[in-house]
Formats: sequence, structure tokens, C-alpha cells
Amino acid sequence: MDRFVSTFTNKIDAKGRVSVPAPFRAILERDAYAAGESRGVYCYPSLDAPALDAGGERLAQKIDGLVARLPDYSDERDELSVALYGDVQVLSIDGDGRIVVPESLRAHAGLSGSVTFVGLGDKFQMWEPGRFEARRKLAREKVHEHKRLLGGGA
Amino acid sequence: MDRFVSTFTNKIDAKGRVSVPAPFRAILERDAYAAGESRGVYCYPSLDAPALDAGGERLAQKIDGLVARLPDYSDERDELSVALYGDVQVLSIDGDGRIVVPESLRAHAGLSGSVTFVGLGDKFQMWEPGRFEARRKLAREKVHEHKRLLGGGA
DNA sequence: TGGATTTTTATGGGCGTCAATGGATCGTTA
DNA sequence: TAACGATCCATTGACGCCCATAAAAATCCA
Repeated sequence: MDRFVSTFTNKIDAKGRVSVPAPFRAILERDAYAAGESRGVYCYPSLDAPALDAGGERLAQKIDGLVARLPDYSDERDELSVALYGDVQVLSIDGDGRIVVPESLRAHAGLSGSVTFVGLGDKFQMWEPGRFEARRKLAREKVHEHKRLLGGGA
Repeated sequence: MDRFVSTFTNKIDAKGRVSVPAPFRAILERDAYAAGESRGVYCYPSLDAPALDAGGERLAQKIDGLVARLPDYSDERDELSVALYGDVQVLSIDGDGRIVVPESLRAHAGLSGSVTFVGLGDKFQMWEPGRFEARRKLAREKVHEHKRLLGGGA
């Protein structure tokens, strides 16, 4: 199973378009093909970061799974649905591998000039480059702290 | 199976007409075609929110299913039937993809200038934009609280 | 190994189509 | 005939689609 890895930074042009990094695109395509669905990127504001979460069909099905566990027409289901489906935007990839990020999403992540794509395994995130740099630095430090806990595995 | 996803906000004109977002329309059409039924939107006041629930044939059949589970002529069945069927309006979509929301429904959701369409998987809701924003915020907080319970999925 | 060539990516711009919206027309009915 | 509903028409702006250029990567060949 393919995973999103590495980070790439691309520009947003005057029309709000951004190229999805080619390696990510390849994964999305295989993913969509496997699910028999049309291509499309599912994108929503990250719950705990000034960034956007995104992924393909596999991610969409994961969300379906969460909601489907709850009984039809229950309050919990409606609430969860609003938060999960309601915030999701389906971005289509044009012939040149680009997407348009709507204003509402761009605002949440503070995106303007360029975007940093960050692979996270079964999904990826989109960050304002500056903010991501800060976050990455912090993450490095934490990893360093926890390194001994990992017990020299990989 | 197609799902209603994303949110869209459209205007209500002087005559009470609103454009149904094109992606939703596409789903409704496929849905109606699959069921061999004429197009039409089933719409009723949400039971637990100042909003309207709406959907196509698939939603109608789901409601049928809920009611059918209860024994014939039971009080529960009568009550549920009234609650679910009683307030349902079948709205027709005109040639330009618009529906007219009747006054009674509009009152329940407090709709006036514009409407926010919220995809919830197998149905969608129509909200007064301001109220929806509040609801969405609340829902996100709840999801955030329960995130670990959900197994870190989304 | 080094250099040349071909292929993929990223990015910018132009253009046609479709969706959203407002207004007009026509028919029906009270 | 006035009011309302349904169908049709027109405008505008957004979005999808195509092409052009340039940079980078991969490939090939001497």
C-alpha cells in the first residue's frame, strides 16, 4: 500500500491553482483506480493545526467508516457528519495535475504565496511554508526527546 | 455509491428560488434514474436542528425502512410516520436547477437571504449560513474531544 | 564518466463552457 | 384582472481544459 512521504513546496498562481506534487498525484491515481472512483482530492481543515488535511478515496472511506458506526438518525451521527462531511471539499485535479484551494480553506491554513505539501502516510497536509518550518523544528526536538523511548529500532 | 459532500452557499432570490449546488444535483439525478423515479427533492424540517433535511430517492427508501421495522398499527409507528412523512415536501427542480422552498420550511430553518447546503453522506441539510457556522464550530470541538476515541482516524 | 538528449514537472496564460443569478414571459386560477 | 407558479431567456463570473514555456530529472550514448 502506497504512502504519502516527503515534503514539497509549490506556488499558488494568480488563479489560486497549485500543482500537486507528482509523487502524491501518482498515489491518488492508483488509489482512485483501485476504488473505481473518479479522481478527486478530499480536503478539510486539520482539527489541531493551522493546516489542511487531504487524501484520496482511501481517506474518504475511512471517514465513511467512522460515521457508519453510528446509528442512522442519531444525534451523534448528525453531529459527526456535520464536522466530517461538512468541512470536506472535493477538489478536482485538472489535466496538468493542479487543484484550486477555495478561499475558506486557504484562510484556515493561512495560505497565500506558496504551499508546502507534507506526506503523512495515508494522507498529506498542506501548510503555509513558514508555519510548517516552525512546526517541523518543534517536531524534531520532540523526536529527539523521545528517541531513547523508541529503543533503537529502525 | 455517491455521497453528498462539501458545503455550498447560494442565494435565495425575491421569488424564493435557490440553486441546488450542481454536484448535489448530479447525485440526485443519478439517484432518481437508478430508482426509476422522476426527479424531486424530499425535504423536511430536521428533528433536532434549525435546519432542513433533504435528499433523493435513496433517502426516501431509508425512511421507509425505518418505519417498516416497527409493527403495523403500533403507536410508535404512527408517531414516527407522522414525524417523518408528515412534514415532508417534495420539491421539484426546475430547468435551471433551482427549487422553491415553501414558507413553512423556510421558517423552521430561519432562511432568508442565502442558504448553506451541507453534504452529510446520504442526505444533505440546508442552513441559514450564520447558524451553520456556529453549529460547525461546535461539531468540530466535539470531534476534537472524541478524536482519540475514534482511533485517531481522521 | 561526462555530456547530450529526451521526458517529466512546474508554472503561466488564454479561451470556451457551465453554473449561479436576475429578470421577463406566459398560463392558470381565484 | 390581479396574483401566483412555472418555463424560458440573458448576463456574468467562475471553473475546466488546452497550449506554451522553462526548469529539472531521467535516460542514453560515446
